[in-house]
Amino acid sequence: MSTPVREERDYYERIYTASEQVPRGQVATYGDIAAIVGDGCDARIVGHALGALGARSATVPWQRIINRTGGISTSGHGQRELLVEEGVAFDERGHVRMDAHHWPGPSEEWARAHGFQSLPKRPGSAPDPQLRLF
DNA sequence: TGAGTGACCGGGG
DNA sequence: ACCCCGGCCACTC
Repeated sequence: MSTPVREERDYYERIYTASEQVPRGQVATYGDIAAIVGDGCDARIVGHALGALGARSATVPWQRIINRTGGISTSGHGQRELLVEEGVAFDERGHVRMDAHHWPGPSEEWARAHGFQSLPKRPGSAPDPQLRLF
């Protein structure tokens, strides 16, 4: 019998590919990335994968992956500054304004074409049909 | 072996 | 929003 056991490392490349889809100025949670990767991936594996980026941190926008509360889980890497630099707003408590910056996930088309999952719709935050720019 | 820890999450109160 | 708890997986005493 074959062993269906999957090592954490087996998820890494897909985690990096999924993370690369998060646009500048938006953020995703560790759980979001895990759900997009699917196939048993979980949020902690995503954290481990990003922690193991090394030189690839230059091409994977790891700073856009944060925890579910909108908080920064890293320290000493300037993650917050990088996000501020790309226009992400924080509240007084130091959390990202998720209602304004939470990435809705990849398009159905992209996900299907590349073997990833798309995220379920979040009823709470509508894609701002009533957000007026002035 | 078992407890603790980590770039975590969801549910319930 | 908070805290608590269980689940998650790999690693380290």
